[in-house]
Amino acid sequence: MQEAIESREGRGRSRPRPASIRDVARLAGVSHQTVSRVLNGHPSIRDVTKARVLAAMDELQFRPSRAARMLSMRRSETIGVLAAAVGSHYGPASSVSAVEDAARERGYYATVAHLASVAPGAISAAIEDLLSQDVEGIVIVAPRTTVLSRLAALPMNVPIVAAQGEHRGTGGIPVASVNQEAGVRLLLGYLIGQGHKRILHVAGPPDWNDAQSRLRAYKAELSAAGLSWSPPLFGDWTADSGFEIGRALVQQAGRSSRADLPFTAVFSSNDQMALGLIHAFRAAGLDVPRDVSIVGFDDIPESAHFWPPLTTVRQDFSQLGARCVTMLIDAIRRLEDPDALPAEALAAAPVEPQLVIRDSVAPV
Amino acid sequence: MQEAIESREGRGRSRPRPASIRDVARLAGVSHQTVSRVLNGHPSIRDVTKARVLAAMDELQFRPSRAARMLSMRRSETIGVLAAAVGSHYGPASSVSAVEDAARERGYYATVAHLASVAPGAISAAIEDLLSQDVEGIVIVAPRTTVLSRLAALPMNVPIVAAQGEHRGTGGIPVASVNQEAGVRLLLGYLIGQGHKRILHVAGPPDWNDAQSRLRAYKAELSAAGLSWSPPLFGDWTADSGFEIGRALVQQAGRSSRADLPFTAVFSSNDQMALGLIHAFRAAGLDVPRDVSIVGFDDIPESAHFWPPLTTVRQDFSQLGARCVTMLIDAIRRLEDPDALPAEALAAAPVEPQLVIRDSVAPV
DNA sequence: CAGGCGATTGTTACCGGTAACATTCGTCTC
DNA sequence: GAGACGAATGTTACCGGTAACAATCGCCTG
Repeated sequence: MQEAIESREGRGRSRPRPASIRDVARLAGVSHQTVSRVLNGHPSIRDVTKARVLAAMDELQFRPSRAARMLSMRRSETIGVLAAAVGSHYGPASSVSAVEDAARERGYYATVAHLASVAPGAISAAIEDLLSQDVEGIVIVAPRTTVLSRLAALPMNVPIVAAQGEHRGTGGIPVASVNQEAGVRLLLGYLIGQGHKRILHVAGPPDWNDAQSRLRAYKAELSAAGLSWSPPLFGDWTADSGFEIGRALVQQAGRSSRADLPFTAVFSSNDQMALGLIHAFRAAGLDVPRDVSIVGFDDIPESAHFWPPLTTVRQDFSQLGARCVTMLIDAIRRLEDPDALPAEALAAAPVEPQLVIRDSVAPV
Repeated sequence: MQEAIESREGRGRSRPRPASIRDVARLAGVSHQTVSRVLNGHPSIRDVTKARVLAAMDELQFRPSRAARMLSMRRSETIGVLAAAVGSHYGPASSVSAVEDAARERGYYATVAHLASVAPGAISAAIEDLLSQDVEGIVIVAPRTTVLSRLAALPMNVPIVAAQGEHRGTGGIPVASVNQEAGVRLLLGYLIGQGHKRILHVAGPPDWNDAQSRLRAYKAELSAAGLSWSPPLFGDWTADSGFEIGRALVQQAGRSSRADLPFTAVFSSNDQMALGLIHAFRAAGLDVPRDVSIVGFDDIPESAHFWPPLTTVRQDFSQLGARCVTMLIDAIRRLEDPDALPAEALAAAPVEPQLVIRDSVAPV
């Protein structure tokens, strides 16, 4: 026995070839197909047979080869994730993890491609990379209009779903999203309720869908409330950019006294930029919220400990990720069997955000 | 033509089978092996032939099947990443991305398994998941002693490398790391240089390798400087936990005046907890850095905009990730050909961290 | 008791690549 | 001009699973 094993494993040089179902079959005294049946839980297998096969598998430390399964089933059971500039962004990063987890839960593997730039070359390279892994579908995270429109132009024969984007203008790519309008409404409603009338908006980069929705909602809400809105300032989501914008703001207001500021509150498109803004204001001798009120968006785990703790809106990214995966898998199923599911699954209800009131807003 | 394509694609029901190398071969009038050669850049192919094959590939929109390649080469060209509790942790999350990118650069695919808990079951399930994908090696990110020691006990026949852990006590798993001792020395040296003598340490969870190294280095540095150290307080890396600890600290000091505090500075094991500490101190009427100085670790992008901007130490996670991948791939190569590479690659020099001085420390 | 049927198992082919070896052909050498 | 050799290409087998169909067996039905 000892000897047999040693000789099977060879000595040193070449690694032992892992056991295949035929090896198991031989040891169990059945056909390889029977082994395959045991593997897949086929109903018509006698218990004794199954037990023998299982024992053989165990003895040989059998592990099915994914490659072989993929090849013969012509399915990879893998979905791809295209992540744009996830590095320092809390939301997108959370969404990616959520997608990975949700996929695993649904029996799929997930593989992610990071996008360093939005150059057409980089995008198609990333897609190419995913496709070369035979992914059955792709989830786009952190959608920017640039990415989405370029994607729509690419020849693709697998289903695609975007996380957190506009329903319009995505070139027909289905989208799962957190309700941005509702989030903005919550924030602005609160601000207005506290008496604020001149509310500035620091937006995210114009080509990000989220930034666009929030900006649009900002305008719409203020208009609806009979207030006027000022042209937004654009940051790049980082605290650094928020800081720069804040500095420019106080500089251009001249003296750093509350009366000089042409606004009483600023709505930042995410929490990090809000942090930068607060920093800039305070550095200029202004107090938040006494002199300026600030609200953010996302509710990153640190927001509660900003100074002052930030009033913001919470997005449930894991729910978002799960929803994307559901939609994508439905789409994949529909490819196999066109009338398997009602197409209305495409119009998933948006995830609802939640207002988190802390101390960065003062009544006016 | 039109017709031919339509009939090849069928109508509705069954998707067209993607072209294989034999389809390409037929169209180009060569053998499938010749197509394979073109695919792999074999030298002995006439230019005309190659051109014909390429044209055929293009016309059929040929894309090689990864599954088939994996199966026949018996290699997946994939490395796995085991990520523990990456969700809200900046460092681990950055490392994971870095590993993915580095892997891709080196021609490997990467697939990550998230660990929700450190229960033995969860760990082996995650490993099982990776192994079932035929990964050729595994990178462990965010190593905790719990995970590492349990891992060492698991039967595994692929190489493993851990990111950011202790070299000792990892059960022989090779480790790439940022030099934690150096980071702590930088920080503490600076603090001591500013005249601080009573320096408190808020540590990360005791079972995290990083937390352990920093704690150990904290004790060593202070002792070396002839100062005494107090028993550390343990947080869980979150700003929330830093806040709680800070609150307990001021409460137990009684009156909130500088004189009552048994320390003049606190060294937090990461930036988030430092943020929570600052929050707690300020909420108690203490000023940072006038009443207490604080330093963090990591240099997350937001640290520069904390109030006050945080003095901390920067870790280069992308370099760390790249180093892990290099080590892992070397190990994989060594498996194929035992004397391909010198084993000294195992002892990669640690990545050196960098002190970032901002405004959270005042001289005493 | 023949035919039928369901449960259980085996046989053979196939998925789409790569590896190893065979073949063909032109050219160079002696 | 025959043999050698290298370049270019073809043939066949194999990787480790699954699918489709066949075969065997026991028992039920008419």
